[in-house]
Amino acid sequence: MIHKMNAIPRKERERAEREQRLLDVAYGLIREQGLVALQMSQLAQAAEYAMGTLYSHFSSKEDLLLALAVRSGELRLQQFAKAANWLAPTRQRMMALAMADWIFMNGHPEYAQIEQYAISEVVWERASQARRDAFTHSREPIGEVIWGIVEDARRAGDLGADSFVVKELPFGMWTMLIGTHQLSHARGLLEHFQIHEPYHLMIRHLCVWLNGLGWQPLLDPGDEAALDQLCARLQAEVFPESNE
Amino acid sequence: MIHKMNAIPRKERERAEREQRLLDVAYGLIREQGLVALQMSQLAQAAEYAMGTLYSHFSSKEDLLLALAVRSGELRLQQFAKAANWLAPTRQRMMALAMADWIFMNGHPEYAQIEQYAISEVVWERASQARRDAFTHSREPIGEVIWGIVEDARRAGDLGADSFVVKELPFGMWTMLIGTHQLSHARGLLEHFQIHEPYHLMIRHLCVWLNGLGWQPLLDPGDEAALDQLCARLQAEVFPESNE
DNA sequence: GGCGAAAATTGAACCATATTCATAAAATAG
DNA sequence: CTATTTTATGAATATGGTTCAATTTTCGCC
Repeated sequence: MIHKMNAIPRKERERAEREQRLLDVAYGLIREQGLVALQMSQLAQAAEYAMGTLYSHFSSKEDLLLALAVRSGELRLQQFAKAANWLAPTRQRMMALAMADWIFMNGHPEYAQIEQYAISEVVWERASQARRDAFTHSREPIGEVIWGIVEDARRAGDLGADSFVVKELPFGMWTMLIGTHQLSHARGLLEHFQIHEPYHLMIRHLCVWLNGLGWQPLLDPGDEAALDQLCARLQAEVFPESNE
Repeated sequence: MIHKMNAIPRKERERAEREQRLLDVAYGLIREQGLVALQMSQLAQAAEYAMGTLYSHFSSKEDLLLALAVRSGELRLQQFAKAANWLAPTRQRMMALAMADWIFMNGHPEYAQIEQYAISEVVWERASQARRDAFTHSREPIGEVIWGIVEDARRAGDLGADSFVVKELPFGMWTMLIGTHQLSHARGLLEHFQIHEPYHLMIRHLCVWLNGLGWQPLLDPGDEAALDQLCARLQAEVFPESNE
């Protein structure tokens, strides 16, 4: 007879596991039929739970979507950490972050879509406060990873210490990534403006931004060959499992 | 008896006017009660038309939202044009564009929200093809305005001609603006990361990006006093009617 | 000015789906 | 083993977008 030394958390743990299972199933449905087609009743059926059980986990459909966005962030963190922990000059690690984003979103376009939708005001405000907090919280480690690179860069002398406080610096990159995701989702829009490879272009603009920060070694964003080569090397070294 | 030389377009014109009126009313409702609370039946009642009439203009609620986003773009164009036509060095005109965006979104936060929501895949794909085309089309003049500045800058020697083709160059700025809007809408998120004035910070990062492009005259993004002064001057000269 | 066909308008009915909650089942404590 | 609390169920409800048969208006024609 096992002592019930952690009897209280067991229930909790099982509940958390079930929540993850529900999210798995939800993600599967979205992957198969698209975000637009996701229905709570269908999810309940697919997961073999009753509606009420679903709603004991998620206060609303929007709450569930934000929960998926939290998970998206957690998964992405793994890729980001690879980039950050890579033994390479700080600037290349920054580039690797952008590549990580690109690769992750390439492999899981549904997550990109969910994340973007989830932080639209309509969804954000309909989710529970707890879930919003969880989302915000889930972004913290991503912040840590990036702030760490910035600090390394300053220590190494790759980056001057004057222009931005550490937490304000990644904002420029963040907006570029988010903006690129969003624009990519409006089918046909970018194509009309002769932009056919938004992520590739984003990488080049990120280069411009890094140059603007004076982040050494500077790189010519017009030299596409060199950039492509760097990207290819990055991908091979840091994300060997992804084969674009 | 007036000749019916333009008898055919009259109907069409009246119909277009009614559509604009409907959008006016819809915008008013959103302004009063928020985007989340917008209901088609309420809109019909407020505009004093029947549901069917509404649906003869808009194929769905999403179609209507995208129509509002089109209008948002048209309104913003006016501000953008002011910035572009301003007699000032090209780099300052670029800054003025960003200021225009900021000021417009400050004065009409609902439009910012609608635009962002409208190009999320969920809304975009539920709108009619015609409306999506209208949206894409409505962005064309904004493109023209910006491309014009880029060309001026190259002619004036403020900007090298090597790194980007004209249509790819504004992408970096576009993603920053869009990304800033989106992040701003997730109430509490940026604050948690110690970012309290996203638009102000965006301006600074835009400065970094412009520096990275080598767009003369370079400006130190760390010199907030100088930047604030420039912004204030811009606002006074280009957008005198806005009093922040 | 009146007539019939075509076009436009109406709004109550319809329908899809998110959410709830009275009931039943299961777990736990005594 | 029984009583009590907790958890799960899914049919019923509520909400709000969409449709379409019936009605009204417009328009060309004599």
